[in-house]
Amino acid sequence: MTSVEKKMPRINERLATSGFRFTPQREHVYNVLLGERDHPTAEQVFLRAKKGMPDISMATVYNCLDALVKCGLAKQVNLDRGAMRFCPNMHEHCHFYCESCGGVYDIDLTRARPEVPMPRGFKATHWELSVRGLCPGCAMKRK
Amino acid sequence: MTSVEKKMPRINERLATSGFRFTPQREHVYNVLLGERDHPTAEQVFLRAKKGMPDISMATVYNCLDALVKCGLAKQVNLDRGAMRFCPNMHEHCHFYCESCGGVYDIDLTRARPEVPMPRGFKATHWELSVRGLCPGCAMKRK
DNA sequence: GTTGAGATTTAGAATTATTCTAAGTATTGA
DNA sequence: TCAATACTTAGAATAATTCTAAATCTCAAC
Repeated sequence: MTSVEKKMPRINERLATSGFRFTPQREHVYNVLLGERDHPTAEQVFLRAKKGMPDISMATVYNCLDALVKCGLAKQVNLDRGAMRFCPNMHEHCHFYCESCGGVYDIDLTRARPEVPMPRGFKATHWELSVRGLCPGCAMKRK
Repeated sequence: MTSVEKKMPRINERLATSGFRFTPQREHVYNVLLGERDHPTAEQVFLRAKKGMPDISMATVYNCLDALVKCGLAKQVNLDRGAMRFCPNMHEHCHFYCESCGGVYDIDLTRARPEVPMPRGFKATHWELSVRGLCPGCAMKRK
């Protein structure tokens, strides 16, 4: 069993349980997401995906990302005005957006779950916390 | 002094301190925002603004909203994939997004400020919490 | 009050991000 | 094997926002 096959059952089954097929394109797009965890846009995923699969199309990248999000293997992240970004980290975490370089970083939420009392009648299903500021690199330069 | 003039010093000075001029269009767009606090998109603001100022253009609405955001009189809110929304509530609060009707509601953050320890080197300047789920109206219907 | 510099408004063009469409291809189950 | 359906592809269409250039306005200096 190769290293690729070892992790495949996860994506394979995940897709199947949401009614999606497991295709080479979806596998490839997922690997691209896992490969560089910098919260790329669909455009960036497309450019990276073309390296290993030159004939893949933009429409397919959107389709694959959509399938990955719907079956719980990736999250959509939108922090700035620009394009949607994608994140394969499904652990509980929040995002740090650097206002200087535009970079997005995962911040672990080990304990601190934001506890906000909801007004009467609201049924909250999930929370999303984002933090803005300067990343270590940019904070250093500003000093 | 009319009721309009009474609140004007605020927007007037706010614009000025950020280097913007106080114009009839900016005043009008601000009043549109204050008039219906449902987090409208630029498009919706445009449609509402045209009622009292038929010749205002979309470009001006974008310009006004941008000025209001930059001088601290409004916030940009982006929760769904669609267009940016605008919010004139500058008190500390978070947003509730109803996944059924798409409505956005302000939720007061009286005490609960999300406390998240930042990793070494990150300089956080501000936080943004959003909650998703069902608003009272939609939760009722689902029962 | 003129005048000139710079800000603002306007309509429309351009750009960007995303979704849709239609045709071809692949996969699945009967 | 065959039909139904899912998937991929290129390109068109749409939606949201930004840009451009010309006209207008405002302010301050003269």
